[in-house]
Amino acid sequence: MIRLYDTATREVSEFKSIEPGKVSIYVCGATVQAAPHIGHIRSGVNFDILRRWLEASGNQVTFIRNVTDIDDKILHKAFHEEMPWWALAMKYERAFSDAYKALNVMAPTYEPRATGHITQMIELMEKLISNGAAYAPGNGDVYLEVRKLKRYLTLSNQKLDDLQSAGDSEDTFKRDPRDFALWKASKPGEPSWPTPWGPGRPGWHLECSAMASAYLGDEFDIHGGGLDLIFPHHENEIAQSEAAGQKFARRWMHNAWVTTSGEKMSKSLGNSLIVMEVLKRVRGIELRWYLGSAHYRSMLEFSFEALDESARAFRRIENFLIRVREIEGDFQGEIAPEFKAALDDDLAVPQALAHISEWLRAGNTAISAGKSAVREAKKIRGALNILGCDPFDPAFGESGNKKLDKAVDGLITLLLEQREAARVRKDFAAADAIRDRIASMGITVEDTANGARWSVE
RNA sequence: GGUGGAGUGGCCGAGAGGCGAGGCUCGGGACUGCAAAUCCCGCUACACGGGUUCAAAUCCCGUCUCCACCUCCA
Repeated sequence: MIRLYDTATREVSEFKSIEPGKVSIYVCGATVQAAPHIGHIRSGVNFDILRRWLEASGNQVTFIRNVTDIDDKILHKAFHEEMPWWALAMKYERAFSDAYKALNVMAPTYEPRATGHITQMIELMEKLISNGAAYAPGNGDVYLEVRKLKRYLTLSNQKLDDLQSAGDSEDTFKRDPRDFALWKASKPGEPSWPTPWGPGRPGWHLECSAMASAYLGDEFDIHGGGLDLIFPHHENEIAQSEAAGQKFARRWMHNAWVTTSGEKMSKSLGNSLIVMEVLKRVRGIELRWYLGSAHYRSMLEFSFEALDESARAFRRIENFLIRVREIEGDFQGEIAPEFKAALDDDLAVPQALAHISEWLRAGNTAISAGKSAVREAKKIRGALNILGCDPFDPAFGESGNKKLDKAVDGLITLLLEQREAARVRKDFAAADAIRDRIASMGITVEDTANGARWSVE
């Protein structure tokens, strides 16, 4: 039995999908207006682990992650970067795709773009206007009238009257300052689509309601996103979709942030925590291991020291799996009961990591004693597979240049043979000189019971 | 003002009444020609003040500090 937290009830509860054996998930993806930083990709990793676990538990998962490719910020940035808004959106959509791929985040079942679903948005607005939930004041905007809602702000547990007033000056067409825009009339020079209320473009929020119902229907199992989306984005999605007569999401899951010095990451930090920059320091699999290692609902306090430490810890595990494969040949992963118990409990990855440490120690001890470590290796590989960090996963494929790999292996083996010959004749100065030269190339040599082995740092 | 979250050893990071999660660092040891890798031992923490209880990091009352959201946010 899988138990998961639900933001709406603020409790962990048994997860039962609408249709047994099938799970439908909608995760709010990127607004493609800048390159992804590690906070964005943490969200991707967290929900990827959820998806992998649900699939490993026997479910067929339909996973939707949208791309919001039209909004105020995109238009703003496009102006400053001096390119068409659609070129800017594409540029950063690619940046996100590259980051997801580098971290082995599975491609969504469908990845709809907001601009591809204008028709569905217009239909949704027509429904909301005809049933009185929304209004078009005549200037080309369309607003949802929040005072008329049966239910509002239940996810963030706020009262409408307690909200600080937005204080924007363009309230003139709103019946209530807290009404939010479903659709915005386009200003001169802005992109627009024709509607019954005049040319305009989507407001933020509407696209997710339209796309969720287009791909998952009136009701689906899990809606996910970052904590900061709870209000207003998810509240407004609920408002729109429920006002249109849909049941919408059964369960809400939100990942916590990556913080630096205790504070939420912001763009003012500069470029240093852009995913592709961090990947100059550690490999994709190592960054993923780090971002996935804290519980998804806990803040992850980022530091380069912690990242390096985490990467070293991962290499230790990876090294164990490689050694077992060298000794015993290829093997498959398997899900250990302890790992299942941990993941079933609201994706308790930290507990799972504690088990991995135990298996690792037992496995290394077995190797030292000349016994088989394949039992431990299978459990570890099975766990890493769910965490998306299986070092043998082709997604993290090596150079791809097999000829070069073979040549390098041959050369180093030759050097190691010469070193071994020197050691046999007790010429340790010569042996160490060879090891030092190899080390200066970034290659570590280990002497094992089965002879020397080498690895690239 | 409203809503939500956090404070755990040198560091990271779980747990949510009952025998010290786990990792890293550091110190000691085993192994080794020396290393590396690996293993073993050690380092007894829960913001503060009260209270409940046989037993509190965990529950209750109070206090302090920090963070986030309140129409840009993963």
